Amino acid sequence: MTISLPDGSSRSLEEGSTAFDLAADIGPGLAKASLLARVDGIEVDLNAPLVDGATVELITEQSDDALYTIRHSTAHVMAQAVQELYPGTQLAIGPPIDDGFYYDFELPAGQTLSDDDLGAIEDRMREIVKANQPFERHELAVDDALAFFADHTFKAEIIEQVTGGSRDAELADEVGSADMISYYKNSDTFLDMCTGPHVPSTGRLGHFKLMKVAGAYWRGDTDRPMLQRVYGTAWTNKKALKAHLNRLVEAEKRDHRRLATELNLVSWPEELGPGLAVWHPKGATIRRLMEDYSRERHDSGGYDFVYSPHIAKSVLWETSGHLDFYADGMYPPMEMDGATYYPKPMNCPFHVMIFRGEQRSYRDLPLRMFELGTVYRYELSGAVHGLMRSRGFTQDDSHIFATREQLQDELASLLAFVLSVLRAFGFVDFQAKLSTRPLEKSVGDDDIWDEATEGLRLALEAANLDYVVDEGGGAFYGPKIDVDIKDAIGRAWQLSTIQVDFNLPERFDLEYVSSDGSRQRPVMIHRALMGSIERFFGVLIEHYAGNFPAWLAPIQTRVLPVSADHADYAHDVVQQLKAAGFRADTTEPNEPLGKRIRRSKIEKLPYILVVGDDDVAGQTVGVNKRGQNDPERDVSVSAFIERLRVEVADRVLDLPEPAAADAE
RNA sequence: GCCCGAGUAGCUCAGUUGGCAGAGCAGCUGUCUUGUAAACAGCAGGUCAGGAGUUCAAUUCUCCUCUCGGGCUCCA
Repeated sequence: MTISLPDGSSRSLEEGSTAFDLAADIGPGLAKASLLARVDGIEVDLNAPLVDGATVELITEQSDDALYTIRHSTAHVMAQAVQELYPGTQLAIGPPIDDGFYYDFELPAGQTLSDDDLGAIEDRMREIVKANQPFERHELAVDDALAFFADHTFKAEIIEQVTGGSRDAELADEVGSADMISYYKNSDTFLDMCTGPHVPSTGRLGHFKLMKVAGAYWRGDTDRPMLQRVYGTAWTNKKALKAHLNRLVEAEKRDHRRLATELNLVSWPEELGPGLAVWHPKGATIRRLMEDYSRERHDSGGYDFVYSPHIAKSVLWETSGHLDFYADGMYPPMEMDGATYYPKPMNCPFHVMIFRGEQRSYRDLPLRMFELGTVYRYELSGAVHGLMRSRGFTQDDSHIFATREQLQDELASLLAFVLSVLRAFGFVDFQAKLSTRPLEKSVGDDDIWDEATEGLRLALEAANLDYVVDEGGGAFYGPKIDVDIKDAIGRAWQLSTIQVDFNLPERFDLEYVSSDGSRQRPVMIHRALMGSIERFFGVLIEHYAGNFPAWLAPIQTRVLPVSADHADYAHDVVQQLKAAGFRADTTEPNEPLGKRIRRSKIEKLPYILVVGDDDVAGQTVGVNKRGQNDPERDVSVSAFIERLRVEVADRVLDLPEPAAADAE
């Protein structure tokens, strides 16, 4: 039979040959290095028989394409180790994920795992790897499979679900085709239902580490059993594993909760309750600068600034539909003066009230309202996380009311505006998601959904943004774009969202008078840019690793006199800096200079200026820029002020190099 | 909310097989007057998260509550 290769060449092989035979035919080195094959675009085991005419690509152990399979196979090895150490363990699912893999187990007699157990599991895994057990694929008809897996409660449920028509992607990954059930066996005692493919044998694995134990509900359903989930990471080689572990260490160092404490920005007094923070002067300064910048941009961007109260009567939330659809996320009601009030979980109904407050003409549209609106949401207590997820947070919220004709242009300029503001904070790497009309019930006719969705798509194209389409992922009231940013160490954060809404204008019966005198219904667009000021601040801390650029730094420069003789001059320089509009301070020279330098460096100040005899004589300063070890001496005060002025005006970033990811 | 883990000085952390609670940094007071990442001495700082139980004795063991962390779910 004849097999084609990706480079266009072809090879003749004997009938019944496998991808491994093909690799061996090409060369022994390739045969040794190959882990799996992609046959006509589908990944299969190396020992799967090939058919005549197929195009076969061999995937070797150093290829990133092998990662998914390596992780999947490693998950099997972990399951085997856990079953051997805890006989009677039921296996649920064990997929590969972004950085590694996990497997969900139900241990016998309600046993649970803790991190202390990971070492023993990992040791057992290494023994299995050392034993180099082959992964053997077997297939069964559905009925046979049901009988075969009758004692495997979770596996049997999966078989029933995938053969009962209720397939979804995750389940399909786990068992694949619904007419045949496959399983893999790699010893007399271990097998697991799985579509594969897998690496040829356990000996091909090894660059892994078990990370943590967690609880996870079966099928993510809080009403189903709580399983023990073990997370691990696995890579193609030792260096990649080490690089990943280094990234985690780097991320730990950047943790905004740690830096917020060290830099005295924000704290979470226990007395306030979960997810509630107070902002200290330095954190508040940064926040004010962020907000001021946002206001400036919205002002020049054609937005009208509005304010709204923190609570409103229940009728507002009944009309908006929040009490029907969002009650779980709302704070409990307050009874006052015979009425029921709720803290606001969103700002939109207030902005709708402002729109409805007067008769609107098409000449008023698009009408863009902007508010830094603080909302309260009853997040699960286990879900709050520093500034990233809190129970009270401030949205940089905007609602745009537009005519249907204006919708597409407005969406394009909105997205451009959002990206422009994000870029000012130093984010350059974006990933967008376009969510389209859900299959279930939704409001609005087909035409308007198509127009809005197309408008969002065109906006993404015009912005030249990478995006994925989440078919059916939109809200019932309209399609949306979510924008993820990637921070300095490659983590993704969802920040901005642009959502078209056909529902609220309907519910509140909004209208404007059109040029022909008829009454028309406007379209509403919800837009959050930073999303939540608190979360954005948290992301910035981690993105900058605490090194806020000069335009945001709470103290931009500190002037240190070498000795008491220079204290007056230091004060003089501080006054000059302040007069030029900068945030500067000085310290009394009652400690050695080295110590004062050290303290200031720990505070991650952008500039430390040292002044001594030479500087007093020459009206100069010694400039120590953050991240640089050698001071620049004899810089004139005016030159430094000009330099800082430019750096602030241009919002120069000054990001430190993340610790080299693959450092040995 | 649920599963697992944790809570010791303002911060970072030791420690107690149940027997007077420890360090470094930060703070305060002195001395030192300093040219680039930690001067010296002293002082002060704690209901060992809170409550209950076991015990001659609990920071340590048990239970409950609160808070935090890792997840699940949801989302900004």
